[in-house]
Amino acid sequence: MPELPEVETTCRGIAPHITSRVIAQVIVREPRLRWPVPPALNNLLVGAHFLGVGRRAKYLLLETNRGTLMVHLGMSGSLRLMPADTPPMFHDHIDIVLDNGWCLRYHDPRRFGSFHWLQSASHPLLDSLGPEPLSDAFNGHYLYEQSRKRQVSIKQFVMNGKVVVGVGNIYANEALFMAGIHPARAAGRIAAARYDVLATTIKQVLGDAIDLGGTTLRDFVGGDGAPGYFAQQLRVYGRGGQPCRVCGASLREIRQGGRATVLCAKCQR
DNA sequence: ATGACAACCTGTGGGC
DNA sequence: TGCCCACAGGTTGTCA
Repeated sequence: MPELPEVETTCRGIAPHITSRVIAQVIVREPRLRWPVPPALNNLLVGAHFLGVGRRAKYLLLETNRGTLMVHLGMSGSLRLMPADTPPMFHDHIDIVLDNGWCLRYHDPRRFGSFHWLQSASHPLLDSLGPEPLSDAFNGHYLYEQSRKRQVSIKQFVMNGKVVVGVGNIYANEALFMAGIHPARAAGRIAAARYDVLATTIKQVLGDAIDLGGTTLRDFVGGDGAPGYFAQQLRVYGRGGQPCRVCGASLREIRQGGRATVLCAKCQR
């Protein structure tokens, strides 16, 4: 479930602990992730040192003096710091062992995540991505312009990484509820002023979640091992059949593109 | 260009 | 108690 706030939380959690550290060893117990882990990872990384940690969309960018290790957490991945001699658990696929006896351990039961090695700043997976939702480039005007003539539903539109990155299912549901927009409405048939509201609620829901340390759902754990605590304040996600926190009406659950959508038919038009 | 949908994978939980 | 199956999730790739 790592959505953007969880990735950002991981980014911030591990950065102070790995920056300037030298990589002593890379242990790949299971290379079969979303894409195969680069076989040369150990040779590429051993002896390099970390310069810092960045993020683009839901990709973590672990920068070293030799290149960048790009990591996606998929849906069940986590990257945690722990003593390197901690016995590996089931699904602990990769260790990046540091020179101080600690390691970054990648755990991912569903193996939807991925590791990539970047020699330069660009990568095919990054090339066609839309703007960061928390940047100034992402605003109501941008959404309005991008959505003209688009028949796709507004929910699927904002979840499209070519439109804007980092808006996953949970936060799309929340932001649309907060904006009072019906998730099934065609993107091309929403007025500019409503897009101003939507851009604001997307920034708000993501920003709040980052501030709170990420949503805790099932197996997510932050970089320091401290769980987030955002789930308890979700307005609609996972609350189908329960009363709307605003008007009390029963929340409706539908499916869009195979994904669960929860909405209040009274508050969202 | 756009949109629909299958595919990747495993743990969980509901129903029987 | 245990089996079966739907479902969850992000992203890419393929097809219409």
